Amino acid sequence: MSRTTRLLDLIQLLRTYRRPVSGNTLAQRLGISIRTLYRDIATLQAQGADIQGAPGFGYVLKPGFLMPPMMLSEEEIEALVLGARWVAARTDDELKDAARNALAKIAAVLPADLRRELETNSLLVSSTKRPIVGATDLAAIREAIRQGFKLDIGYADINGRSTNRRIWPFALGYFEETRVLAAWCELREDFRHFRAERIASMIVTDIRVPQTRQQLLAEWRRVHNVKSDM
Amino acid sequence: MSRTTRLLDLIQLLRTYRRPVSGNTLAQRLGISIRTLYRDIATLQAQGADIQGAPGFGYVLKPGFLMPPMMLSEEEIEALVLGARWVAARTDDELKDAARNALAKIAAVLPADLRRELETNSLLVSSTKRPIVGATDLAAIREAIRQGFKLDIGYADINGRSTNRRIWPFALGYFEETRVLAAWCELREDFRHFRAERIASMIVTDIRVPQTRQQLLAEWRRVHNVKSDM
DNA sequence: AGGCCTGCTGTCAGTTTCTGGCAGTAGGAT
DNA sequence: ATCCTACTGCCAGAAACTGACAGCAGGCCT
Repeated sequence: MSRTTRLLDLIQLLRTYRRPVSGNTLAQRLGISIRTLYRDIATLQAQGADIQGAPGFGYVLKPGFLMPPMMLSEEEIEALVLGARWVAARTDDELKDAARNALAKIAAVLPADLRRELETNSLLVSSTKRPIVGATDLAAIREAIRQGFKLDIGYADINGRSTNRRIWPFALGYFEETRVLAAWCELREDFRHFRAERIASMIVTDIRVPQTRQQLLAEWRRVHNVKSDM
Repeated sequence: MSRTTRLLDLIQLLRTYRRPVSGNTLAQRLGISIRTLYRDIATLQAQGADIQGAPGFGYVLKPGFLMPPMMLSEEEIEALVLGARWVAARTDDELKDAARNALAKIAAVLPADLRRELETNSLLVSSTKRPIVGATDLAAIREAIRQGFKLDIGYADINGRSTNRRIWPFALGYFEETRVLAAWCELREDFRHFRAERIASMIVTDIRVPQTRQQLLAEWRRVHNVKSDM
């Protein structure tokens, strides 16, 4: 096994631990000495991995992923950059920050001529008109989907009447003018789509959705016969 | 100098040559032996670099860039993926392919659990309603901008009258409903914005724009007092 | 304070990988 | 055929890596 492969394996292994893990455990899992493990940790940290460690405590990896060397064409970079610009211009603040950070990281490793191209890129995204989402906290929705928690929402239907719903959210649809939450609705006992601007109130419960997001998504797709891009 | 650094330097060096360059020249530029140069070429090819070489001919690198190891958070990956989905759903075919290829490359290096997350991502982009661009070839526009060639267009104004314009394109704006080309117009001797769906005809000339894209963009921004995201 | 559990760094002998030089093969263009 | 070039295997020497060891240090608990 090459060292490069082993570094990748170490970072993936670290990702599986939710609690601090000792260097000894990691070394045994990888079949290397503790001294080499210390060296590998130092190398990964030098490559930007946010790994915390303290005596008597163990190692914790801040969530992330190490992208190995990858060859991208200039158009692929352009597509990623344009897409990140769109995310930065037209989604919630959390995703906006993530997109900006990703762009900054990419820019930091580009050679000077490509970086200049990036900074003076000819593909611009309009941010003057924002989609209508009301007061809905989209980041909280994304987090609830990711964690698998039910939401309690007050929802105004097309006639303005408000109902309380307990829903199992599993996907967020990005349309030009709005954002649509796809969820299983306990009140209606069926899949429903909720426009963000009509969500009058929302509480993230600590009740777990009984199915995985993937199961809900697959069933919803089967029922709606929709393609993978919605 | 570590080997990793040298591989990066080699690929950047290759990018500066527009014609085939001999292995000997590359080796001398990098201060390594020809034998090591061959090994490095083989390693880069194994990493996905599209480097063509033939006896008596030299090396040519198909345009691209080698991203070095990079640590990305899960949200940064999510932002890039969502953005790439948007590009794939709502831009021209060429960018669409580029976005898809980039996604495929990212997916190929993700560990199984993250790849599954990517494939069942909860953030979906609608592609049911396309922006109105008429018959305009956006990829050709992007290429003309990149290469710095003037365009001859037939343009219908807001009253339906058509005029012929010779323009210096420098940016393409992505709005929800349309695409807007920002260019210097020789007829009006000023900056103008052209909506894609009103471009009745377009010919890419072989006449070079006398200013760089960056100069035009900077001046346009100064005149319009617009921010970097349009 | 001491003990336990842990992370960290330097050193050095042994191991592994890399490099350069050389020899030989091969291809494209003239 | 000649010239210019890419390619691969081999091998001695150089460079990098590994594991074992020693010593230092910190957090927590008794």
